[in-house]
Amino acid sequence: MAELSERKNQILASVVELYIKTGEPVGSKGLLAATGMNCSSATVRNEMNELDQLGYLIQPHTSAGRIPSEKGYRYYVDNLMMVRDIDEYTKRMIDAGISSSIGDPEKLVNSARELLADITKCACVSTAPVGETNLVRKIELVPVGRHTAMMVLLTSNGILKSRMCRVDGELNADILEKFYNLVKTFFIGKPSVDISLASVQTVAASVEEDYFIMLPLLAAVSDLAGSTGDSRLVIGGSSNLLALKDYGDSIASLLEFLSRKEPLNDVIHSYKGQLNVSIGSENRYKQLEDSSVVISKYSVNGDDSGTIGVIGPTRMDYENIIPSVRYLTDLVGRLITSALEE
Amino acid sequence: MAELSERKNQILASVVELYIKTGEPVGSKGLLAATGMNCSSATVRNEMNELDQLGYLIQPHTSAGRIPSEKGYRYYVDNLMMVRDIDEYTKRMIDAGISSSIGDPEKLVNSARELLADITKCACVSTAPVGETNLVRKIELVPVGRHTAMMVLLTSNGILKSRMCRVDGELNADILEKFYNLVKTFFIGKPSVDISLASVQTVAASVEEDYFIMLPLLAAVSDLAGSTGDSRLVIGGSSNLLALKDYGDSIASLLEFLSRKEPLNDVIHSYKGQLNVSIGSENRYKQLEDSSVVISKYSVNGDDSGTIGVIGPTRMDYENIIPSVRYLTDLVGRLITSALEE
DNA sequence: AATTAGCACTCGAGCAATAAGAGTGCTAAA
DNA sequence: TTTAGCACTCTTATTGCTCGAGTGCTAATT
Repeated sequence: MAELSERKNQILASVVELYIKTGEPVGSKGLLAATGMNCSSATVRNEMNELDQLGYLIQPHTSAGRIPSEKGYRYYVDNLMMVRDIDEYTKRMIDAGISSSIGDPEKLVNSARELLADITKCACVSTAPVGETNLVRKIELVPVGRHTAMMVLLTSNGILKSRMCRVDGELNADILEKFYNLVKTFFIGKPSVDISLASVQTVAASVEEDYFIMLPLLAAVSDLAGSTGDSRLVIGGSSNLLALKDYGDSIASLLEFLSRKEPLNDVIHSYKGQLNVSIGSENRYKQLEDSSVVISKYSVNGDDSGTIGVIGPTRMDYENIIPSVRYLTDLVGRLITSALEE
Repeated sequence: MAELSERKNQILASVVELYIKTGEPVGSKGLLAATGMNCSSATVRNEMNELDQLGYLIQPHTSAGRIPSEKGYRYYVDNLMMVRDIDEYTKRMIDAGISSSIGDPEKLVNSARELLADITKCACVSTAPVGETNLVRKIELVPVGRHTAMMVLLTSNGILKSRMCRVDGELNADILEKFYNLVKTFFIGKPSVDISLASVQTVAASVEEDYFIMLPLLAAVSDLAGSTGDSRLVIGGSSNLLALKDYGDSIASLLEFLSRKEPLNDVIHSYKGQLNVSIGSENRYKQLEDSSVVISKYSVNGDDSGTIGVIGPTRMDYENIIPSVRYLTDLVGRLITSALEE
């Protein structure tokens, strides 16, 4: 990224900030009025013209002011933005809002996400904690009727999944005991990702009698184990985006996109690093071409465990949103770690 | 409701149906072309004029056709609409879509709701099964660390709730045993609604030593018991509404409304009867004044247990949506009943 | 060489005038 | 009671117009 002159930096930063604030294209005179720069509007115009040709600014039409291009936002985020700590007021809001959910990881992440949506006025996503090293800690089978039972599976990092299952034969104590023996031998302490439908069938094959009663139970185990891996993605605050005039008609396709889990999951997992800002068409999905995504991971016990992120217009308030996301993921990670500690 | 002449009935029905189909105000000539009625456009105009004065039709402006008023929709739904069985194709879609979720009540309701949203192209709500007679069946406390444990509460009709809790002292076998004794004595078999924070404190008072360890555990019990009562309302398909041109700018406030649980919960519970259609300003909430709500309850073992509903524009396709909702709630009720049966 | 003042130019937003078209209500005849 | 005919109303789309914001260029100034 070529360096720009000091004055160009200042002008670009001002254009970005003014445009983020007002939503109106920024003209030379308006910029001058807002910044009190020590030069004339003509000079600003000349500089803007060059920034234009370098691709940092765009003019929507000849007689309008400038708005930042994606390259402009990128340069701003990487080089110009004040890297500052979170705003004290926002910090207090977060601390207060999150306090009631301490203790339960999933609740904590949910409050954090809702809070972030309120603060940023954007849509926010979160995933509940998962770990690569996610071991099956306990499996319970609670009979509900003669043929049905509620199965509960708990993993080492506190994920709990449950479902009903139904068998054809009778669920008596004998069956239950056999089931618990299998569970103890084959599942407890194993990584939940290893419990696939195929591996479960191998286990079922070792059962001689009661094969047809055991099979649905074991299938349920693999279902639950599998679903502890899926990252339980939740999105909230989508309706915040409706209040913005940045999106025109494209808002419909954006919201439709955000309501589907698979692509969103893909978006979230396509970033490396701790905190990632993805601007406009840097996002792989067409539906996000007018949006920016700020994603950050939180770590439990030092391992990356889940994600919290903001999705909003490219014209989002990076300067405040980025520190908020950073602070929040940090806090969530620490709180979950301490909630789970021995 | 005053009876109308046969011809007025026919004209009103045609206006409603054409308007539902096209979204355009219906004029006398267009109506004639679409229905092949055996009279002239002038006659239709006269009739329409009277329907207008009776309040069944509205003209958006002088030189447009007519659209149904709320009273018109109401009369249509109550008296004119073909009461027919569900469309065979829709029925197949439902049967196929729902089959994979049989066995687990909560999954079942969720698939049903998603399915309904796809079919109706509207927003859909559902509540997971609850019963008035919801007894606590089992409480499990699984230690996770020295100070933390996962608590699981299961009710008689298959609702499972869980949360983490953290205590200040050490969670040893002794404490666990004491806890299970309390649970057995005071909670198992009791209606979950009776377990309030206040009642739990009475229980805690009976503990002499370990009071401060037991209190947070008991508080967690009341929290879980309380949350089995809240009906776990979920809304889906909101983004379907964006594709409709019925809502203008009001779409933003509608979607914001739909994203909040409390008022939606209120809406759902404000209806009596089995199946209820609420048109436009018949809804108590201002945000729903341009919408209709079709709500139906499903019954498990003969008791009303949960709700599935459709929220869409007043110009929704009542004739198909109502039978779909009826069929779906019926099916869901039957499937859950059989999944839970002894 | 950089900056600035001045000015002509461009383009979109907003507004009024106009034309076209759809649909009505009324009147008088069948 | 129904219908044909017609004048009338109102919306929508189009056009032409002005206004103003903002630019880019040129020439003068520092």
